[in-house]
Amino acid sequence: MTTTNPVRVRFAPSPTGHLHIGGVRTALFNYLFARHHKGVFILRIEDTDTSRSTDESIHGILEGLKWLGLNWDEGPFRQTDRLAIYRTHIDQLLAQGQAYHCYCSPDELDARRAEAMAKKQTPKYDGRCRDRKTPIPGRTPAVRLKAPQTGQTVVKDLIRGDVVFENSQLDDLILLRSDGNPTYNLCVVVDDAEMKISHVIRGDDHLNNTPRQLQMYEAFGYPPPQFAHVSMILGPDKARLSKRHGATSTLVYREMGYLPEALLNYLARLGWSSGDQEIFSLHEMVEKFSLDHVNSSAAIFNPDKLLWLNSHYIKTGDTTRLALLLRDHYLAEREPAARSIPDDQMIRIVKALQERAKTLAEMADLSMCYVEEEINPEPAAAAKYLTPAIKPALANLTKQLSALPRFDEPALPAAFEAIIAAHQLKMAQLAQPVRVALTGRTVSPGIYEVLALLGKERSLARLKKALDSIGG
RNA sequence: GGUCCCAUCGUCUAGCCCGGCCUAGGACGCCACCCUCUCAAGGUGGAGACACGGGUUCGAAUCCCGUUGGGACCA
Repeated sequence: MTTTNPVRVRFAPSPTGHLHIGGVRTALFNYLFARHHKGVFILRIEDTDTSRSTDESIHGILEGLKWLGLNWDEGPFRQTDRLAIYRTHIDQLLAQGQAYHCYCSPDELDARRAEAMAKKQTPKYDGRCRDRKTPIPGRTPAVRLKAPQTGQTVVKDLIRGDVVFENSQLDDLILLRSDGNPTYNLCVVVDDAEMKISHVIRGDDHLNNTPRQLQMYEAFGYPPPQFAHVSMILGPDKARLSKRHGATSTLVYREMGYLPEALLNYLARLGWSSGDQEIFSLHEMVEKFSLDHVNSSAAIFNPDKLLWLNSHYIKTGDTTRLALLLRDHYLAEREPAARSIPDDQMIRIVKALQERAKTLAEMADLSMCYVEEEINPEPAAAAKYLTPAIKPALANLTKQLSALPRFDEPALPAAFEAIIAAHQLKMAQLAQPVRVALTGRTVSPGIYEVLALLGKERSLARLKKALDSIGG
């Protein structure tokens, strides 16, 4: 890249809903580009659509970005704080004769567009107010850009190459609605120019707006930024990712027990690559990120791969950090008393479970039997394994275990070996009943690990309770 | 409907710009086997793609054209 100007990029979400997965990827690419080039990452809230924008959404966006660690350097700016600036710019164009009042109502325009489409013509504004000299009484006009009608406008896109638009196909864009609100396109151009944005990295859905925006830069006399349009994220049905495809809200992924680094890693690899590498720390992404390797085709969101990445980060994550997250967020929500579990016990639980749980929410489920004082075995598991046939061996084992001076992992196998030898059992025939007695389930970490985790007292209590339940 | 974008295993992708090293590589998922006290994890192996049709060329996944399919935008 031969840019001599400092790199300044922005993420500019509309606060009309939660922070969407697709939005996060756009934010991430901007963030990575900024950090890679030692530039500035700006957050701007595009809230001019006051009927749909909410403060709740803004909070959600900020919280989501913070959770992911996508820290911004300037902002958040809000477009509703900048209305006067847009007004000034519109007035400037009006004064220069590069914009004009249009008295057509939205209804009329809709009707004409429908008619054009029915007649298979380009549904383009017909320019009937373009040279109007006098106002129409009783009507509040909108303001339109007087765009060039001949020639071409070329978007030099960093991802897609040159995209050529015939000016004759582009109509005169509305800058100010008749209700007094500036339009998206106007605000974006004014803000990007005023904020000295060097690279606009945004969704593919804005590619068609870009030539019109370029015309506005021209009209204002601003140098345009460089553009990079990233393709959309699609659902499994290849339609644009939306709520009906399941979770699309970033914060919901946090609730489901995903780690920020997993989500970031997944989203980075969706559309961007660096050879065959799959696992990237945020630091590595910053180091290696380049728009050159951003794919131009749309990508389908694949929850399985995200889940795999999450399990990878759980397996390899720092156990102390995971332990505190697990206890204070996911466990505390289920069982408030969990807050008082000592750190070192939490760390042991994490170590036992981190190769088995793909999310922290799942880990919370799996850890409940080590958190609660007493458990009730699943009926099916108890029926299958806590049988009269195994009772003698189980009773014998309990006796042996209770006699153990030490109750740590190295001390336990000898007791098991003695019992299976004495009762002519296979290890599985003894371990499974013990597992059910201790955890209530047929699935758990290694049996010695479980015993050590529960400690002597709770282990023996659960074994005795199981023994009693068998009867006879 | 117009305009614009896109097209390699089911999915994410490498390769494409600068044709031959591609009998197309990796990852997720799937299947099998190994390991094993259960479940995972881990290990080994397997099935699986250049949308189609023309061209250019000694040679095309790679360049060109068309078709088909998908997507986006049009206060």
